[in-house]
Amino acid sequence: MYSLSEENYLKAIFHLQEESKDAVSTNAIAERMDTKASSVTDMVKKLSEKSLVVYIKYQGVHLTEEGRLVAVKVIRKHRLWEVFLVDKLNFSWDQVHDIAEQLEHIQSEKLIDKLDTFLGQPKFDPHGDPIPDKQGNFSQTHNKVLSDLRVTNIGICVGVKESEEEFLQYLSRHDIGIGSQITVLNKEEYDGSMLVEIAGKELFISVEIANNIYIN
Amino acid sequence: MYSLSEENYLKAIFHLQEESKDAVSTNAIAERMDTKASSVTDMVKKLSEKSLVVYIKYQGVHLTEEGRLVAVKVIRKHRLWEVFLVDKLNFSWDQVHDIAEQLEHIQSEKLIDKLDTFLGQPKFDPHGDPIPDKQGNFSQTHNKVLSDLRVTNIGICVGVKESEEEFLQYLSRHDIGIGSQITVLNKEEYDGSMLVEIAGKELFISVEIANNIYIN
DNA sequence: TCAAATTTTTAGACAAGCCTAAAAAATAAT
DNA sequence: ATTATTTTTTAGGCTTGTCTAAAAATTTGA
Repeated sequence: MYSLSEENYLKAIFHLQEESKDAVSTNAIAERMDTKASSVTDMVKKLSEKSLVVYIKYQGVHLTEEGRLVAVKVIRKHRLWEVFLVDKLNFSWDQVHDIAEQLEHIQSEKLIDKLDTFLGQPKFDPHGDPIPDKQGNFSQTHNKVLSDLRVTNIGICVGVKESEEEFLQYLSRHDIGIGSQITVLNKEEYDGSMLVEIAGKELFISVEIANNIYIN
Repeated sequence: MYSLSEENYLKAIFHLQEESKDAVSTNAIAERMDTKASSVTDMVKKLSEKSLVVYIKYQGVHLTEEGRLVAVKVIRKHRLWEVFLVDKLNFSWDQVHDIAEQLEHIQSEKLIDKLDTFLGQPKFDPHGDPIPDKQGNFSQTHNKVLSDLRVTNIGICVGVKESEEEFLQYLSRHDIGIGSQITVLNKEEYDGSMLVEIAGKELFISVEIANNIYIN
């Protein structure tokens, strides 16, 4: 149906669109995909001809309904495969991204349906990101992050905003995972850094980190 | 490591080599891969430069030790994924080939190790083909086919030589699968066709079919 | 054995996807 | 408002893997 490259561009545009609201710039795509701006221009024209994005010269792009659907389907596949890797094959959550990045391009509706059933129709991936349904709808999205908590508040980690390997390994090292209970013992209002208790141990956390941990 | 195309060529050459023993011809590869002979010549030169095949102009190719290993690794992945699709996702054996054809190119040693463990280190895929181990060794290979049986002999289906979808569907329709008990009721020595009993039902089978069913 | 048929290779072209370098447009700064 | 800077696009080129058409080598067969 669509090439590996096309799918990757659509996915990148989808994610950038989520962050920024308005049209996505050529440079932003290039940076995210670790490619050159000129390559992005080429591809964006191609996607535009296929009615997957709306592109106006010098003004960036946004996905069409069709383009959004393609992107969301890839994301659905990615996240289902991540669940498989962690739940069934016992990978840790910081090891699965690169493999899922490959698996997400396997073409077969039936495969994904059956995988979904096999996994028990999960609603979130191992990083806490929501898994869209077949129609491309996201059930819900996280909004509260650790840095929103006040002193003495208690939260449960339900996901992470950032999925970079280093960050995930940092969390693993300090026994932070989905379901972890986090108590705010102290908070420095000046820089937002906080002292928290996790799994019986105290830990000092910077705002950068606290901003990337979703809690309920 | 190696491109999708390279892997497919190596796999094709491996299979052709199994059938024919001596050097594999350009045309044979082209036919098997549904491509043109000129494309094969190009690729074969490339593989030769990478020391994956030995290529002598106008005389065909054969795999080097390294090339064989690459091919066998792809085959191992293909067959393990087929087991996953049938055993875990409940695909029928005639539906898995095209999907496994994609999955076999996923790059990750660790993934295959873990998949192998998850599946219980199977030795045969759903078609009865042997799954090579990590080192590239095949445990054993089938040798007796249904057409070798005499009247009143009883055999157990342990695999199929041909994995074409149509053939597999024919087998499914007549309740022939791995483990099926087959009794030869009558055999026409002239053309090798036979009347057999399978799952309590009588069935007339041509030599072409009987040649493609491995039994023990 | 030598012409005919077949197989294989070469030569040149093309699409996808990427790149560099330079030009054009948009944005920021004085 | 008009430079200066940044962003984006264009132009042209490269690699991979494919193709067609023609040339060369091999095999077949009379």
